[in-house]
Amino acid sequence: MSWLVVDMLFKDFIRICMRIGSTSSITEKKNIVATYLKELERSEWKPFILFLVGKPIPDSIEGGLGVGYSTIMKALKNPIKPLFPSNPLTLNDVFNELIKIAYIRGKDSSKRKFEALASLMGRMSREERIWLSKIILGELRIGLVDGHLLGALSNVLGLSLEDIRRAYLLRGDLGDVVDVALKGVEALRNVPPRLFSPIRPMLATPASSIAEAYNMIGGGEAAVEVKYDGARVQIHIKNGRVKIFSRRLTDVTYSLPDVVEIVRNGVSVDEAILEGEVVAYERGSGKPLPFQTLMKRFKRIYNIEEAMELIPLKIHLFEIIYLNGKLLIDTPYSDRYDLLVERVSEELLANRIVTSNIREAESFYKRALDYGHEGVMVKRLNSPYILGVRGKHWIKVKSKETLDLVIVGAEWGHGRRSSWLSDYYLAVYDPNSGEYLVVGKTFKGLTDEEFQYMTKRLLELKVKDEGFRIWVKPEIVVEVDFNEIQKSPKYKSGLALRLARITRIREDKSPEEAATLEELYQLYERQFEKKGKVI
DNA sequence: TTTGTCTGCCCC
DNA sequence: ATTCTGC
DNA sequence: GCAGAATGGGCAGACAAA
Repeated sequence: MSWLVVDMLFKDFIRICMRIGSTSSITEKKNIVATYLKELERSEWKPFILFLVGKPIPDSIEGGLGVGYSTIMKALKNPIKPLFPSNPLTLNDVFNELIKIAYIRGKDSSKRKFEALASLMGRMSREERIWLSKIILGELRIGLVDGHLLGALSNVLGLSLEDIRRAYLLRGDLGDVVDVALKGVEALRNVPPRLFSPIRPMLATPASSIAEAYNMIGGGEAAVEVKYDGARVQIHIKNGRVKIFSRRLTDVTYSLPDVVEIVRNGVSVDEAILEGEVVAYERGSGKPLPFQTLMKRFKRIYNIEEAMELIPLKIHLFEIIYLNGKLLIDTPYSDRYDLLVERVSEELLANRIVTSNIREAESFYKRALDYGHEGVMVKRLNSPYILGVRGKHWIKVKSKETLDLVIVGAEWGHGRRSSWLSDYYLAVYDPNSGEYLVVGKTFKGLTDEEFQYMTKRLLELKVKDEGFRIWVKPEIVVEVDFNEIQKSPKYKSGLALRLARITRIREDKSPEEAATLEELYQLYERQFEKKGKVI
């Protein structure tokens, strides 16, 4: 029988991608995937599924592929042709080569990774090279995500979607789920509960005011919780052993021994999965330190002791998802919170109130901002913990600031924005020198129509063309929202805006009326009334 | 040794 | 992370 | 109402190049 089976060729896989990309119906996409899964050897399932969602290798390979945009561009330009013509590449050929590339480490690894990639590309047609690049960059853009693949898997294997979904949410890795699902229903159901394997976190939806947030959750009583400007973490505990995962499920335990210690001392459970926000605080003043200072701690593996001294951390817990063998995702939030409070010492909990009074919620929000925090979360009391989904149970309200800035340059967009200038350099005015100094870039806030208009106007103002980027006469003023001013190692102005987005085009303002460098510096300094100094 | 470039399912 | 758009 | 696309600043680490 097996001599009749032909391994799938990479070029045929590309055809399938194109078919999936050209239909907008999700059902149809799933059907196509299911059809091919049935025809494939089991050994091909993993590459097939991973490639379809734009993953070149399984997440479980630590350190990732180590190939990005630069290396790909170089390899695309300089493919290394094989000495002898070789057979067309199969899906598994490509997958195995990519895994080999991932395991290239140490001295000259950049060069060796490049050579391996260029050799692989040398065996490919132009089309295959392009699609391989898309897979590596995770930019297939055929409208398939992990969730769709789960549906197709369930369909083909005759396993319930619920079982598959549960395993996925608890594993957090599609490749793992394929492996487990292939072992059958028993293996699938036995995946959880398992500690030290992170699960996909529940996400929040933004709102622009407390009133709007209350509206979105349907009114009534809600928890209003401080939203700290830190990094979200998931903490797994079993009999004193602690592991900490980041929001994207990276294991960050090693960098955070102080947080581990805080958890050991402040949490009394045998087994649990908790969630919270890790925040840096200034010693002495107790003010929260800026996010960029926290990041100096986050993925550090050298000089940790020293960094701990300089940048002390705290944890603010707000969730318990698992307790002593029981998953709590279907337990209502208020009950979960009770379980959390019973087991955690008070100073480790995120500050919160429960109220149906919007005035009271607003004043709590204001107080949170006064203490230098980012905002609040408004949470529906009876909501389950919905894994990996941005729903309307958790609403975030964050503070923002606004400035008028001048566009001094722009870059051509990609994909659906490829015919527009879609990424703009924003500058402040310096009356002393007459110069406009860049303080950030943004591609957010304009509608398609506005992009078209802006492209036309910017081209009229062009003073220098660098191909992918143009520089323009400073003339167009835009109103820009942003969350924070950061110290910049990149821009000459020394400052950069965090999360800048355009809110409107100020046709009524001249560039000299835009914000000045001095104003921006004053705003920057003012941030330290509430926050600790950048280290 | 120092400085620069690239990468990261990075963090936000 | 935020925003707009297509389904 | 949701998912997808298009992209921001800055950080540490791993190598490469000067």
